[in-house]
Parts: sequence; structure tokens; C-alpha cells
Amino acid sequence: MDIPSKYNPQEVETKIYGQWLDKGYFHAAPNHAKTPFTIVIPPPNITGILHMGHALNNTIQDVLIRYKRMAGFETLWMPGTDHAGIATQNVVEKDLAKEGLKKDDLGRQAFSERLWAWRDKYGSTILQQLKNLGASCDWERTRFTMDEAYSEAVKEAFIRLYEKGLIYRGEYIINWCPRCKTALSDEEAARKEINGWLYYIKYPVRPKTKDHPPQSGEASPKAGRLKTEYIVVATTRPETMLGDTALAINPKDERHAWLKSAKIILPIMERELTLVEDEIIDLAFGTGAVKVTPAHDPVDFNLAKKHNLAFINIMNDDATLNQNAGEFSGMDRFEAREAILAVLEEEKLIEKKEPYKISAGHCYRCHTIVEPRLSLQWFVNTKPLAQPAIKAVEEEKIKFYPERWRKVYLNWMNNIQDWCISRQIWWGHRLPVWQCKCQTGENSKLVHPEDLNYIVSRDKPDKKCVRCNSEYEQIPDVLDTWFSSWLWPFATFGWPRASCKPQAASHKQESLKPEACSLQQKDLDYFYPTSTLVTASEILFFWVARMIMAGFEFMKEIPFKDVIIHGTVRDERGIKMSKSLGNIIDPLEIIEKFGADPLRFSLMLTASSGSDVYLSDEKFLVGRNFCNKIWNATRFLFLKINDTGVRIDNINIDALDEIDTWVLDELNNSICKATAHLDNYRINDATKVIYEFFWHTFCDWYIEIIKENFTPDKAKTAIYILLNALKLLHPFIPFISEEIFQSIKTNCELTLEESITVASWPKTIKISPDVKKLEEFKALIQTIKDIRNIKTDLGLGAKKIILAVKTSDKNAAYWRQNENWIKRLAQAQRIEYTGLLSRTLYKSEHWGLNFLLEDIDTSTFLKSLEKKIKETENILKRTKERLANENFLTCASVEVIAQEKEKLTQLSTQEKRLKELYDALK
RNA sequence: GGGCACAUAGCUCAGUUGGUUAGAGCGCUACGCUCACAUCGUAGAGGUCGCCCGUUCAAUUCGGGCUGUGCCCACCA
Repeated sequence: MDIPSKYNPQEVETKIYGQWLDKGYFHAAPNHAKTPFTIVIPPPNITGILHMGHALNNTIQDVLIRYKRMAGFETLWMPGTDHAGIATQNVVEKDLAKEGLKKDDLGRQAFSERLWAWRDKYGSTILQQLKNLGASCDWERTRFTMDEAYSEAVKEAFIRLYEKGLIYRGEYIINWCPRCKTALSDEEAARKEINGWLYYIKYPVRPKTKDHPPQSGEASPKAGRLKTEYIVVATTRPETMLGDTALAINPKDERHAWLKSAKIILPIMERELTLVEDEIIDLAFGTGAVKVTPAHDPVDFNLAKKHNLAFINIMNDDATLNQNAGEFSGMDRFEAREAILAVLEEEKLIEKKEPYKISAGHCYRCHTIVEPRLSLQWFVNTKPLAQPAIKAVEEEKIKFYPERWRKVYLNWMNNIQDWCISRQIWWGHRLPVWQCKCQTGENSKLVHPEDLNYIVSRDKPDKKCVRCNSEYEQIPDVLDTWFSSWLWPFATFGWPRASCKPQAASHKQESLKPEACSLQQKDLDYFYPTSTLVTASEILFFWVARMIMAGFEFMKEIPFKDVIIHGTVRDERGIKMSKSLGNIIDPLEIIEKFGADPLRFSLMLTASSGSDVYLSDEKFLVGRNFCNKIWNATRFLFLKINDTGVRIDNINIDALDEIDTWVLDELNNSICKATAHLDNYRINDATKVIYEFFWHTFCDWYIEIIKENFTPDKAKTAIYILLNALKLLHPFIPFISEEIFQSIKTNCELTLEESITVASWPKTIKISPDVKKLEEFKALIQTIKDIRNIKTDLGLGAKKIILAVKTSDKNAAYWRQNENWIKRLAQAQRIEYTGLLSRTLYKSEHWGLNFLLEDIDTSTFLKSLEKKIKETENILKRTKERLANENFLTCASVEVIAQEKEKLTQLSTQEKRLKELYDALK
């Protein structure tokens, strides 16, 4: 029996992972004899490298998957990656920049090739890293959101929604990232507060010309105000004033009623502004007068639609000002802001400025401040899609863990806004929309949608443009990445080919081999809906909510039953770990240093369900130490087995003594608790239970007890416990548990599964323990702890004691029977049994004890006795008071009263014993 | 502006239907290299359960208010 004295994680992990793959343990296929358990991985971006958030997320999934696999489910963990449109394009653009090139230098085709080349080279890096972590994904099924079949699913989804009227094109204010030069959805424009200014700008007001004299009645009371010559508006973005086409006031605002008979002039542009009145204008904010910039502000946009105002777009796609900005054209938006302020300052048109917190949208990929901008884009009408998705959660067909996310989800869903899905980038799924060349133009041209004649079609349309007779071409836009990932739970199983109804079939359907289709059909039927989704709260709206909508829309069913939302990984100060902040702990480094198991175990122990995880390097020591403990406990057992030549075969239940019975009972309890915790997704509680059992029951007591009387029966029990503990531990620490499992297999004569990966989850062993005997044994353990305690109080250090025991003959026999290990664990050189104790140090209902030593300094001991007496008296007092309370006796339940009475007698005895000890020693 | 959480030992957190002598891990202190493990063992100290009010025989637990912290949503010019 050879277990190396040092555990070498790196070597073992690589070897074992290879074996798992060779054996195909992670592969799942429909099997109607088993219940499926399916998890689809949140597909990491192909630009990603494994960070601690991934490590946490994927360890949770692997724990569940490995547990369910052992528990007899047909278990599938579907892996894959996300093409991550903007993120990937940015990375490749940066790459290109190193060569001094821009994507436009290459053109779409060449740049696209470059993107694919990048993806082929780096796109699966993170999957390899997941393997290092021990992830038991079914790698044969690895998917990518731009696989051919997957792309077909995306196209199909678009077309079906379009045909249902749930996708539309329109010109609205969207969030525009001037750096990525694309539209973003509201969710992708992350709101962040920045320090800015609120500028109060004077807009000149002149009397109306003689052609349009003011209505006399209207202007009379305030006619004189016209001499004040201006109206003040407040704005945080002065540069947008160049696009102002109106000024808005609240109709109830008497302060500004005089403006109705006036002509309001936009400074710099010297343009006359329309005056509009609308209830939406807040009387209390700023001056109550609002500049209206229809093409650059969502509120103003709505106002303009309502009041039929003109739209003037003043910006290019890179947020420089365009020709509509006159002298400022060509300037960057912030540069223009300063320039405009300077001009206004010169003309004395700035009344004041106040520091102001602006909640500005930031591009979630490059963190540039987004520009609200009028643009022709494609949208999903989400409200109809949201209805069944709301209902499913309300009816608990889908549950959130922790439950509080349910409210967050419902709150968002009930206020859902339409989803802008078109992006002006090159990496992604092209929209199946076709247009004649004569119609395609810059978005900034702001042609009316009605004028544009486009065709939504799976393939290039045959017909030619009626105006210019040229062919239709696919529009350049691509879809939001999330428009593909929201299909993940079923598109990964081959939808729509698999589940296609004849009328919705794509044209490629016919060319598919029938058996391929039916295979996919089987998979989809069997594995969908999936079981559990494990994710971080950050993508609740981006992904989880949308998957639920897509599930109902395309599959008529929930995509998953349970959603586990884990916390964010933070550093020890509570700051979110991020590469840019430089406070990351690299999981790969931890794996390198300690191994994957310690990383996984530490994470699972630290991450209490749903709360954020605070990490520091030293947090990983727990896992390292524990794995070391397991390794050494095993090594020791094997050494003993080797020394004694014991043959290990099956445990003999009839031969169990009180020690075995006790430890097996503890194992049973741990199995029950751990299983229940895992079923409730209380993963860290499960981790704690097993940790506690292995270390503090099995190692600290059982192994210590059997050490010097290593009989075959004890050895068998020990190996039985070890095996079951390893199985309980396997989901958390798959490598070391497998390694040890394999050495048990080779060294013991037991019939075991081929691998712990496919071993069955532990069941409780039937031992029907005698409760009284168990209690007796537990009392013995408690006494040993008390002896150690007293020894410490007496300041005896390592000194061995001679223990005098006064007890019944029966109990004395029990002690004699267990004397060897009691002596060792209580650090006694000898035990004497006596009918009379000269000086009692310890007294329980079973026995009294003394240490037969001269010159004992009992002062510390007496002090701790005093303390205990005082504590007991306090509780006793409270208990007595409670039992003397009439109200308590009438109101409290019988059980509670009985419990209190029991407590009273127990405490009284305890108090009496302690006082006797104290008095005798004093 | 709206919503959701959280506040328990120095730190990170348990405490699941109100009744426990309020727990664990890490850290800290003392003692110990007992032939698996010092990545170890034994023991200990440390908490008026954020504050106030209420419901109740009884509140860390339920309700209200306050304070503090975090997060999310919003058309805060």
C-alpha cells in the first residue's frame, strides 16, 4: 500500500481528469430509466479568461452536477461559449491597432475572417481552464453561439417574432456608444453617477414681429416682462442646445405665461424656438422652463412626437458634432460643450452653474459615456413576451434561490421596456433583413421608416427593387449578443430543427438527415426544460429574464425550474474584484499553488448562499489544510492496515461495538443533513456538515480511539467511513476523492464502482442503535473533554495524570473495557477504580473523578468553578421565575413547560454538584 | 423619486415557522513536536444579537419607526 507522503495536486489532477474524459463519464444521453438533471452553463465570452467569479459559478454547477450524477440522475452539464459581439470586436480591433490598422482598412469580409481566426485561437481558452477546475461538462456537446445550427436558431427566432409583429423597426432615441459606434440596449447602458454641472442658460426673448402681434389680453399683465429679454433654462448637456427646436413649460406655470406672446431665440444658432406646454414639465425643477432637443433626449423626443416638433440631429456616430452644429461642427461633444459655454459666457448668457450629480449611461463594454441619440433601429416588443414569464414566476413554476430575487425580477418584468436589438458592429448574427442599395443609408440621414422598403426573409429575396431594379442586400447590422444567448437552453439542443413544426420549418430542414433530426428531437424532449440555472445577479435582466421569455415564446415552456443566484466576488475590503482595479485573485494561480480541490472547497465553504464572497489569499488555506487532513488520515489508515496486515472487505454490521455504532450513527446523520442541504441548494451548509464530520468526528475521535487497537473490525469500519465521506466530498473535491477512492480500490478487497465519479451517493447504514448506549458513549466523550479542561485549569501542561474513578461496578467495567484509549485521550498514565474519592474534581450523574497528584494548584480551577456556578445560578433564577409566572403557565405550550421543568431539575442538580465540588476543594 | 436587501464575537457568516445556557470557521491567547498531519493537537477568552417603540407570558426571531450600509430600477431637464 503506497500512498506518497506528499499529495501532488498538479500531477494527480491532470492524470485523473484525463481518465474521466477517456471513460466518457460526463457524457449524457436520453435514458428513460433515469430522471434527467440538466444544467446549461452560462456561456463564458470567448474573450474571457477564468476569473474568481467563473470559479465560483462553475464550482456550484459542478457540485450540483456531480451530486446528481451520483444520486442516479441522467446528468447533463451543457458547456459552450458566447461570441460576445461588442467585447470580442473590441479585443480584435485592439489587436489590429497594434499593426496600425483599423477594421475599415480591412473591410467587413477580411475583418470577419480575422475575428474567426481569433476565436479559433483563443476562443476555447476558458473551457480549458474549466477543465483545470474539474468541471464535469459534457464536452462532446460544446456549443458556440455562432455555430451554424445555432445561427439558424437565432435567425428563426427573429423571423418568428417579426411575423408575429413582435419585432419592429423604428426611429427612436437609443443609447449610442460613440466609441463602439453602435446602438446599445437600455440594460447595456449602465447608469453611473458622475459629477457634473447644471448650467442655467439665458435664451433671448423678443417681442413678436408686427405680422404676429401678441394677443392683447394674454400678454397684458406681464407685457412689461418682454423687456427682461430672456428666459433661463437649466441643462447638464449644454452642447445639445444646438439641436433645440422648442422650449417647454407647464401650462399651469404662471411664471412663464408671458412667453406665449413672445419669440424665443436659440442663442448661437439664432433660431426661433417653438413654445410648447406640457403637464410633464416639473414646476419645481430648475426654472420650470425646459429646452427641448428632440433628437438627443428621450423625454424631449416624446415631447416632440406629441407636439409635432422638428428633429435636428447634431452629432456624428463618433459623437463629434455634424454640419448641423454650424461653427462647432467637427468638434468632439465635450470639446464643443466647453466651446459653447465660452461663447455663451462671452455673450453673458450664462446666469449661473451649480455642481450636479448626473446619472449617465455608460457603455458596459468600454465604459464610455453613452449618447442618447435618435436612430433607426430594430426593437423587440417585450410586453407580450413578458406576460407568461411573469406568470410562471408568480406561480412558482420557476423559483429563485435566494427567494428575494423573485421580487427584483417581477419588478423589472412588470416595467419592462422594449429591447433594442440591432447593433452597428460586424461580429455577430446578421439580421435577416434585406434592402435595396438605393435605400440603405446612414442612420443619421433620418429617413422615415415608411420610405424604406425592406424585406424580412430567411434568404436573399429574388425580386428586384421597383425603384432602381437592383438586387436586395442584407442590411449591415448584427443582433445584440443577448438575442442569441436568450435561446441557449434550447438552441443548444438543436432547436429549431429538432422541434420544428412543419409550418415553421426553415428551408434547410429538408436537407437534414431524418435521423439527425430525430436524435436532436430526443435530446430536446428529454433534457428540456433544464433543471437549474446558476448565475450571478448581474445578468438577471440581460439573460435570465430573457431566457424565460424565450422559453415560453419558442418552446411554450419554462427553460429551467430553479434559478440559483450567487453573490459577487469581492476582495477582503468588500470591493468587487476586477482586473482594472488590480484586486483580483487569479483562480489559476490558486490551482497552481494549492490545487483545484482546495480552491473549490474554500469557495464552497465561504460562499453562503446568495451573499457576496469576500476573498483573500488566506481564505484558501482552509481548503488546503482540509485536503491535507484527508490525505494524511488516509495515509495513516493505510499505514496501519499495512502494519497489521488486516484484510479489508465488507463491514460486519453484527460485530459493531459502541464505538462503531456511535461513529456510524454520526455518519448517518451527516449523510442525511448533507443530502438535505444539497437538495435545498444550501451548498455551504452541506460543505460544513461534511467538513465537521470528517475532521472533528472521524479524525479527532474515531481514528484517535482505534489507533492502538486496530482490529480488523475497526479497520473495516474506518475504511467504510472513509469511503462514504469521500463520496460525500466528491462533488466538492473531485480530484483527491477520486485519487483516494482508486487507492482503496486497489488495496482493499471491496467491490467498488469503477470511479467515484459514477459511484452511488451514500445511503444511511441500518444500525438501529441502542439510544441509551449511544448516550452513554457520548457521556464518556464529554467526560474526556472535561478532564482535559480541568487539566488546563490546573496548569498541568503535558503532565500525565493518574485518574481515580468512582462509579458503579457496571460503569467501571465499561471504563475498563475502553481503558486504553481513554487513558491516551485523557492523557492519564493510569486509571484507578475506587469506592471513595479523597478529593473530587469532577462529578456527573455517572461518575466522580479525581487526579491522584500532589501539590495541585486549584486556584484557577476554583475560579472557573465559580464562574460556572454563577452562570448556572443565573439561568436557574430565570427558569424559576418563568415557572412561577402564572401567565407563562397558562399561555405556554405543554411541551415548553415540561422542557422548562426538566431544565429546572437538571440545573438544580448541576448547581448542587458544582457547589459541593467547590466547597470541598476550598 | 420608486423598489429590494442587510445590520449577530476582531473578521466572514449560521441561527427555517417566537421559548437554545446565541453557534461555526478564521484570527487571538495559553499549553503541547502523543510514532498520519505544526497545512497538527488540546483548551480558553471574546457578543446587553444597530437604536427606539410596540405585539406577546416570552422577541436575535413578529410589526412599526429611526440610523447606517449595499444593490437594483426610473423620461432627476
